[in-house]
Parts: sequence; C-alpha cells; structure tokens
Amino acid sequence: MITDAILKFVPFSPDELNDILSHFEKEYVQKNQLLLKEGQVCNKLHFVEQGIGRSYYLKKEGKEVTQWFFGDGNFMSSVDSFFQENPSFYYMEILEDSILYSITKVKMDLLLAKYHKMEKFIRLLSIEMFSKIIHKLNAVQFQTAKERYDYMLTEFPDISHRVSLGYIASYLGMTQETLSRTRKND
Amino acid sequence: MITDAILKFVPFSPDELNDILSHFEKEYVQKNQLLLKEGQVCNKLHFVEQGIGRSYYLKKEGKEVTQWFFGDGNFMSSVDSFFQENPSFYYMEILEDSILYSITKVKMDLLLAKYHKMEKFIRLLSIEMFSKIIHKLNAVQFQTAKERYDYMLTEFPDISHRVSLGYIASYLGMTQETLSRTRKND
DNA sequence: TTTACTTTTTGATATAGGTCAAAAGGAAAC
DNA sequence: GTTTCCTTTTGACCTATATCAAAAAGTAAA
Repeated sequence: MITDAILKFVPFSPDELNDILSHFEKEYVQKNQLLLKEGQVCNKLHFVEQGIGRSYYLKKEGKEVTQWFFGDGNFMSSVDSFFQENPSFYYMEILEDSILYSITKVKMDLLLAKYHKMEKFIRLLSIEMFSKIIHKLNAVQFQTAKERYDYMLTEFPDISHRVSLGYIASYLGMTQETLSRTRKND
Repeated sequence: MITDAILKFVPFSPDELNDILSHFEKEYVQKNQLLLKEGQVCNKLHFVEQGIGRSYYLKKEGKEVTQWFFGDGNFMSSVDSFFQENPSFYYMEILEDSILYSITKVKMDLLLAKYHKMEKFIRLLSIEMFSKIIHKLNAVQFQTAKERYDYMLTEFPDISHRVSLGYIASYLGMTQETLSRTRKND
C-alpha cells in the first residue's frame, strides 16, 4: 500500500523503490499513544498502513483542537517541523491500534540527496497536502456548521464514524454540542 | 531581490542561477489587472519584485473572498493549479502597479527536470507556503476578530495599510463593518 | 470647488453558534 | 447484572458577529 502511495506521484524503478522502502521501518503503535509532543522537533515521517492518527494543539485554556486526521493510506507528520526542523506546534497521536511505516529525517535527507526523483516525490506530496489544507480553510472560514460537517464527510468519509465527536467538532472549529445538534438535523 | 528569494532556500552556483533567471520574464503589470480567472489552469508562477497581488474567489452570492496577499519579495501563483494543472479555484489580481518576474509552467518543468536542486527549491518553497497557510488557518478558525486582525498585522505588516478594508476583512473571514469596529477599539 | 463615486464608519437589530449544566446513552470493569 | 466512567444529547440562556441601512469621510474627475 505504501508502494502505491509513492508510485502514485513518481514512477520509481523497482530497484529504486526497494531501496527507498528499505529506509522505512514498520511500527505497530497502540491506541492513544503519542508520536510527538508540542515543542519537540518532529524527526519522523509516518505512513499509515492501517489505523488512524491525528494532530492537535492545546489552546491557552487547555482545550484540544484537532488539526488534521490521518487515515489509512496517508502520510502523517508535523510537516513543517519535520522538514524545517522547527519545534512542532502540534501533538501527534494515534487513535486506533495502527500499523505505520516510518522514516527518520536523517534517512529521508539521504534519499532526497540520492534521488532527484525523491525530491520530486516530496514536492508533489507537499503540494497535495497544501491543496487539502486550503480546501479545509475555505470550508472552515466561510461555511455554516452544516456545511463544515459535509466537508468533513467528503474529506474523511471513512474516519467520520471512527473517531469521537469532540475530536471532529474541534477539527471543524465548532463545539461538540453544536456538532451534535447539526448532525441530528441531518 | 528574486536572487535572494531563491538563494534563501538553495545555494545555486552563479551559473545555475543565471540559467534559472533566464527562464523568467520581467513584467510590468498595472493595478487592477487580472493574472488569472477562476476555472483557468494557472500556467505561470510570478515573483513580486515590487507591488501587491491577491488571490480571491467568489462565494455563491457573488461576494469576493480574499484568499491570500502577495507582497514584495514573494512568489505568487494559484499553487495547486500551477503544479497539478487543475482549473484554478481562484482569481489572481494585481492591486498596485507592480513589477513581476514570471516563469511559465513549461519552463519550470524544464528546470525541475534539469536541476535536482531546483526540485529541492520548489519543495522547500511549497513547505514554507504550507506553514503559512496553517498559521492562517489557526488564526482564522479559533480566534476573535481582534486576534485575527493582529495576526494580519504580523503576517503582512507592510500590506495592511496598502489595501482596502474590505479585502482584508474577507481575508480574515469577517465583514468590513466588524473589521472597522475592531480596528477602532485598537 | 463642485460633483460624483468609492470606501469607511456608525447605528440598530437579528442570529448562529457558544456556554454552562444536567440528563441520557454506551462501553468497559468488577 | 451492577457500578463506574466516558461520550453524546438536550435544554436554557448569552454573546460575538452578521445584516441592513444610512451617514460621513476620502478621492478623483469635471
């Protein structure tokens, strides 16, 4: 599955692909485990082979705000922390027992330097994430609670029923109560 | 100035840099001119040597919503349209008489294929934009009108006084009236 | 310097969604 | 099958911001 996720962007040869995959490590991570805390520099990029993760941050009052969900078949990381080596603004958490393929920053840098095509792959991946974030921004900034929930259903069709209401509500920028009421009236 | 903006990310040699710059074209664009309409595929990436641009879209009711401002020293494009060759969701407009350096998609692809470091440059540029968008998202999603305006002042210190109130208000996801009142009470 | 046009401010009122509190429903633990 | 704990729903009330409308200020054109 990670193979498809990579080849979708760039046609690596079988040899190249094997080399790349050999830099990833398979990890079994349990529910509720933190991959990263706020303030740490994120030194791994993960691929969610199976499971769900999320990134979130804490508001001053201590409330958690979900920033993104990462379902099966997606790369998961605190992207700007990973690539720019800044302290992460986010926590990264696994929400279901999951299988990940993870690569360290050091190994990623080796691959980026070794393969021109690897740079291209990461460029295209970054641009795809960029698109998705913009899509969310437009949904969240100008739409009603109902429309925001509809956006959620299309962006994360599978995830919407696997994570708790509170996480989704904060992802969409509304309270749990509002989401509950919104859902009820269809 | 475009030189600095490129070297900031990747240390190209003088020869490489000259080659790259030779693919850009200097353009003088007048106030209120559109660089791109919604639905078109964006086939240019611009660098704002001097001036201001913005991207915006129309809501169903026809209201303009500013999506981003591009001030001096920044690259300007409907990024996902340019790189993924999708129809753009946005209009791109110049707000002041401006000087741009522009490169076509075809030429950009040549450079990306020719130089490994060019891929790296665009990757880093993409990630930087990604970071900025996330920053906006956090500001817009959970902050009060006052806090959003403060975010604007830090993200675009120079621009805040050069563009009309209505553009800024829609950028921040509030009405013009609210922004006017917010500004007044400091 | 008057006229016309655009942008910003001010005022009055309406509303979506927030807040606080408690009840109901589910899932796991004993 | 209770008990405990956590999540979701419901209810009553409140507030920030939207909306609608008009006045004021600013800018450009004649």
